Amino acid sequence: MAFDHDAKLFDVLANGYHLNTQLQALLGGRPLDSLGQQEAMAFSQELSRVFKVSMSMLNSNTVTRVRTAPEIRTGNSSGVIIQAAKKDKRARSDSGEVVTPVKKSREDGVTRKEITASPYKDGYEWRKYGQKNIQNCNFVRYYFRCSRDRRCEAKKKVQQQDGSRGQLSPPMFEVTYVNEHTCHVLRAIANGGAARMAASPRTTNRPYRVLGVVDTARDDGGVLFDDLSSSFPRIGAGGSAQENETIVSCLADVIRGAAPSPLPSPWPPAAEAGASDPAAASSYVPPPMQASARHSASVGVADDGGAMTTMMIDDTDFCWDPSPFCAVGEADQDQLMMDHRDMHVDAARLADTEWPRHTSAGAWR
DNA sequence: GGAATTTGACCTTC
DNA sequence: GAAGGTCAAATTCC
Repeated sequence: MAFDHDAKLFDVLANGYHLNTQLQALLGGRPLDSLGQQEAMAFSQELSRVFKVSMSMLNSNTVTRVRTAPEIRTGNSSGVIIQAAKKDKRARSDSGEVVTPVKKSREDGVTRKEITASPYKDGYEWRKYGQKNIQNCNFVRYYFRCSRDRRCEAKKKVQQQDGSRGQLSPPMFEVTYVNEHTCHVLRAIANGGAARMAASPRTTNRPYRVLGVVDTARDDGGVLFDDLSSSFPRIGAGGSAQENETIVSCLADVIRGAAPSPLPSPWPPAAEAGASDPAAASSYVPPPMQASARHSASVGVADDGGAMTTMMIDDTDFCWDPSPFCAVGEADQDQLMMDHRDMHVDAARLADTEWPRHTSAGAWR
């Protein structure tokens, strides 16, 4: 996987080198007329895109994802046992016996570890239920569980890493996710949408997948990248909906050669801003959108000369208005619009999560 | 007043 | 018995 990523990055940079060679040839040949200036500008813009895409690809490698356990659930899940009465303030049965849920193993279910400087940007709502001083660690460990649905078994632990409070580098956190989210399934069932989800399986982690980027202005058909999910692990391999959406949007901007557009999604800047100003985050209103019933769609980006660069996206259920590339399926439109709206509301709520914050005195509390 | 967080006590595992 | 994980009453916040 890493090799594949490096190979694609090399291809992008090689393309940039080739473009620069052509630009040098153009500039070194003859005095530029208006047509030559346009060509030079086109090369320059293409080079900018190469740099931006390369930086994006490098940036996508900053997060390490490690699956620490095979997808095998362990532990007894059969229910409760009745123990001899001890001094315990916890719930008792009608007969007075102490009823204690059977503890599962320490890491029951699937776990996933992630080293990140922003442990709160994962697209889910979490409720803190405990914290613990850990031996040989300078920082306490925080325990969270999914607050979207009480029945959802997803949990996460957040542990700031020792030595990550340097002056120059941001604090790094190890986030351990335990159990998969079931809240979206529960919600779908509650909404009567089980059939729809079965017909179009989609997890909240992966609403769509970038299949590739095609530059139709190129003579060779212009495939710049294919299957970016391998090049951008966070797109295809479990990144949050907000992250994915932002990456797709930024890529569209990169391809268009423009500066990144202001927040199609609240991630990441709004989440950061929301930590200090939750009101601003919660007041964010998504722009109008169109829903698509297709399972694949394209985000088209027109270049100056009318050439078209197209980002191929799989499993895309929606896109932003006024893109003409989304066919609107009326059947699912209402539900999809609700889903999309929920996504933004969720992100805004996420910004309210209480996390250790950096004070002006340079300390964390 | 309800929801979220804090925190000490308790439970399980090693 | 130590350490990590969870519970739930008390407290705080909105």
